Amino acid sequence: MNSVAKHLMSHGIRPSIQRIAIMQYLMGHATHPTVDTIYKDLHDDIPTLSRTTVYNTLALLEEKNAMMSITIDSHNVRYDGNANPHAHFQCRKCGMIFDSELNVTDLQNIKYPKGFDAQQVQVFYYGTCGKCREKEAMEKGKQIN
Amino acid sequence: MNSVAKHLMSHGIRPSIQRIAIMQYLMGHATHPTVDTIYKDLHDDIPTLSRTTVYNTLALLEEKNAMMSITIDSHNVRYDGNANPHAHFQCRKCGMIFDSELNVTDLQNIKYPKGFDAQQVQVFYYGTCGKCREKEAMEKGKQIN
DNA sequence: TTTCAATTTGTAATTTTTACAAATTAATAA
DNA sequence: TTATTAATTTGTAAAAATTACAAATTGAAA
Repeated sequence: MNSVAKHLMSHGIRPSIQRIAIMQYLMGHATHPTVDTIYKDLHDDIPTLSRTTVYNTLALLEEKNAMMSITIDSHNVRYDGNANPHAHFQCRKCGMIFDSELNVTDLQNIKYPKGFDAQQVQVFYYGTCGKCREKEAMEKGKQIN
Repeated sequence: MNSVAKHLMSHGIRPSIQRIAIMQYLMGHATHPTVDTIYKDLHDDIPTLSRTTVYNTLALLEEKNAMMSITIDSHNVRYDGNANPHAHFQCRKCGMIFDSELNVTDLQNIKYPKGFDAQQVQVFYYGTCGKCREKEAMEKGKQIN
């Protein structure tokens, strides 16, 4: 049995063709794809694949902690094959999302609301990425005023 | 001039009736309302208010840093009259969002992607709130098995 | 096999958000 | 003030994302 199927089974998920394909896609693409991207890319290989199956499967994978979803902007939910906690950086210019390690002890000073039992934490940074800043600098350089 | 109008002007926003109403709503409701909630509540007082105006105004307020938006779940963008950085806790059972202080130094150990210039940070915790946990405990108590 | 349960599919509906042009309101200058 | 221009608001319609649901298919168990 392939490693993706094993990963699914270890999370209590029966490894159907579609589920393997979607999980494999997430593990091989650390690009935080949207539902639409996943659907369109996989549809080439599995022409009978349905959008609903992609939605259902992603919901299942997340519920079983085989991956995680991030809603870093208002336009689309993104999916991340890595279910371990890590911070996300999004560039406001190009929209790209970068990963970064997150040491949970970094967050230990935050005060919890009374009685709240936290199961997951997400840290999102918004700003401008290196490439876009370089581009900006270039543009500025060209301007003579 | 009322304090809400002053707040808008201090952020470079001309204080129209609609803008004051929306900003005032956010300042008076720390409930992280959605666009729809804001629209429906204000529509009672300003029957001519348009949904588009709510969207446009919220975008403007955010751009000018008079408040901030949070996309803590995939269903709706939420709005927060407090533009200062603070952590958000969402209960997965009831959906409610709680605020908590966020000391930015708590996050200083996180490694940035090379060249990334961060302008904003969001910290989201997901879990179960005190009330929902109490409810759960009650339900369990009732079960005899 | 046969039966039953799980999974997938496709369509349609719902919800959220954006686009855009017309109407209204406010600001500026003659 | 009045005319002109700019800013803002409105409403409709379109686009995009998500969910609901029933039928069809596939897989597992008896």
